[in-house]
Amino acid sequence: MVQDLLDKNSHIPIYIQIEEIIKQRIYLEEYKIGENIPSERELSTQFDVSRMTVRQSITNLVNSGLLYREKGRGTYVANPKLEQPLKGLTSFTEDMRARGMEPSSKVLRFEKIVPPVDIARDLMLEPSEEVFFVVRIRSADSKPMAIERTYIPVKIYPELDEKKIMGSLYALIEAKFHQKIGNAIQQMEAAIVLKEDSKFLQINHTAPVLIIKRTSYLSDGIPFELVRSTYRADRYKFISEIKR
Amino acid sequence: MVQDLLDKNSHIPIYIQIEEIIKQRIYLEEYKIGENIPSERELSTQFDVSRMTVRQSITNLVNSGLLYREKGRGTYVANPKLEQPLKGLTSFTEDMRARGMEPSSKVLRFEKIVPPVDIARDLMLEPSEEVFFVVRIRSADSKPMAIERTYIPVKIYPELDEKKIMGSLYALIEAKFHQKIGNAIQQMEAAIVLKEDSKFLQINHTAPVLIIKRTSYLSDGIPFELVRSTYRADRYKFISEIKR
DNA sequence: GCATATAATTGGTATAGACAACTATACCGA
DNA sequence: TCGGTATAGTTGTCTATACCAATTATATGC
Repeated sequence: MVQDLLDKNSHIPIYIQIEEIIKQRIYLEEYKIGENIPSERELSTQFDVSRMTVRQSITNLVNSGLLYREKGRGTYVANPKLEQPLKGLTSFTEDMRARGMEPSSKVLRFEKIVPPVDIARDLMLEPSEEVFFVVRIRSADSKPMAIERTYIPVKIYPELDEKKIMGSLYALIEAKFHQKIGNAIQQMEAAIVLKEDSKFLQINHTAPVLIIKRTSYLSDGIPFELVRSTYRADRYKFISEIKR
Repeated sequence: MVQDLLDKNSHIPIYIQIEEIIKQRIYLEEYKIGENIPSERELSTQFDVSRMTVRQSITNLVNSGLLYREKGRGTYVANPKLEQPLKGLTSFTEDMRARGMEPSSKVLRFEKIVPPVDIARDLMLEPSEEVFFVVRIRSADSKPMAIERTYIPVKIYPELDEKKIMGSLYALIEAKFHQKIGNAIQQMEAAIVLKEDSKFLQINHTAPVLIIKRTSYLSDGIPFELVRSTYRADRYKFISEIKR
């Protein structure tokens, strides 16, 4: 019995504590890559919890790709991926920091407008409803990386101003609605840079760019933000993970 | 009691049957968008199963984004997204059909080679290990859409030949190993087309292209395929979903 | 009429046990 | 040697129950 590792009176659920312990054991190579970890029944006696609780922990680790199960055989430690993609929704700031660069930002425009029809449709707005329109130059290590155009429905966050936009919009939104931020749909395409953008990005006016259009939704499916970013192709690759 | 909807002696697990029924009820607008579905306890008496079984169904539907839960309040039907991205790993064939176009393909090269070092590293191969190297022109509605270069370790599928590659590689692999195919890591970038590719894609030699490099893994984390695709930027957008 | 306490309802966590489906191994008999 | 069978161990599914935590509805008191 090694159940001293668990604090059953903690406010942290037991199944989360067990997840952490298993991750730790994989990291310490107590459980080796390609080999099987102890069976669910054995772990449940080790931790002195029910098998279903252990199952919940393992299910989460399987969903995150760290383990995989084979019926009738056991549960195994998966091979780690070479390059870990960014998980889930991240801001430009987080993205650049994860790449080891120092992000900075400059607001070119901040105003209230009636959006083009295609933007209004994507944000599920009536044609006359207003949005905040923000244009920013995004730099990494003081060199321009992207130009970013953001549309946020005024009705979602009427108090928004040029100062608030500097911080984390996601945190603001999550605090205002008690809902969490759900998911996003992203469109990616290649193009030649627009002439007006080329001078801000400091690239030739025939240079290629990666255009990413992202619509973000609250967990009830209401869209709250549309961002259209134009990245310098010579400085930016987008990395993502696809699950089957 | 409406439990006649369930076949408890079916080989299909009950929680999957319940998932299907709930999806059906959402589609029939018996459960409306934004409104709450019956509580877990009520559903468990409706179907005459335990609450934990209903919970398993609902958990899966929450993970797929169809429902969302709020503690103390209930479980709600989420807003559907405007454009559904392709779920999970898909082949060029599936991708094009989903876009309403008819895919075709032409093999330009099929040979066994020792891969460049960067490819070998991505596929976790020793420097001298061989791979199958396949170059294909991928067309949609008879117009060239992309040029695709695929690397498959010989040791993964030694019997591979030019005929087998025409069908579904994924199905072949899943049959050979009893493992399922796991996930993939994808890199996306914009560039100007290579001169040698421009004539196959029938575009100007200064045209932009979208380059997608994808490494696919078995569920134990072993890579089995690396594909580098060059898409015409004027004909192709990549759409994906990001979960928080 | 309005605040405040209380009860009821909801999803979140956890238990203990049962049987099914599948895999690997050992064993036996032809 | 080959092939079937028994057995033990694994994950997969499902039940019935219990208590906790967050929210909402209701009753109570001023």
